[in-house]
Amino acid sequence: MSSYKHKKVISIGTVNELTGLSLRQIRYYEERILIYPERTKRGTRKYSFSDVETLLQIADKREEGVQTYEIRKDLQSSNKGKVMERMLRGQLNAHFRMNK
Amino acid sequence: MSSYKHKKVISIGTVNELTGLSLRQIRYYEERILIYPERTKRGTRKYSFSDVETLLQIADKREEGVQTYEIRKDLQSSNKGKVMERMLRGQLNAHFRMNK
DNA sequence: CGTGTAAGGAATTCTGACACG
DNA sequence: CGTGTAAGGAATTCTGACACG
Repeated sequence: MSSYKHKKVISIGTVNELTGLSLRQIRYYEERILIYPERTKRGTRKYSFSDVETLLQIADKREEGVQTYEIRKDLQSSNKGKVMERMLRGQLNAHFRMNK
Repeated sequence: MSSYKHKKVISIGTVNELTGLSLRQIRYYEERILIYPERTKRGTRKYSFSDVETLLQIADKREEGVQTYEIRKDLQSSNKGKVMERMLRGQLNAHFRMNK
């Protein structure tokens, strides 16, 4: 759950190299609540590999002309999908434990 | 193989927070060839989660009073172990493929 | 040997704003 | 709406060196 993929350790300049997005764009997508970087005590943003993946998805959508508002909805529903999946898996595990 | 664990994206300040080691120590262990950060075009060091794990091991050894030279040998032999393991696994896979 | 520190320079990141459209 | 840019300040990182032991 709290694996390397989700640890916030990448600075914005590196995210720029990884995604090809400008610093302005990366900050703007945060402003539009599409990503959630953490802040160090000093205030610099830190991103996870998961954030980088999301940014890559955002870049694709933007190229198709999709607006940030729509992209946010898409991201949220795909997240809802993951949560549902996790809940179902939990139910399944409980079921099989009972019949083990 | 080239997963998130081995991608060099963490700057030295973040490694310091993750490991508790001083910048001086982190740089010194590189000088002693215990870790291998990459460099950006500008020259700043970038570390992977794998490097962070190695640094944690180094810190433990150092507390026991082990010298960097000895630690390097330990790290190399444990790496040799991993390589051997990978080779064996390759052999096993080949074997079972033949008898599938 | 391993680590601290002061030194000076170069690149990074931050915010708020103006611009274009 | 989405993105570029110039602006000024603050913190980061780098290297080579002196210090202690």
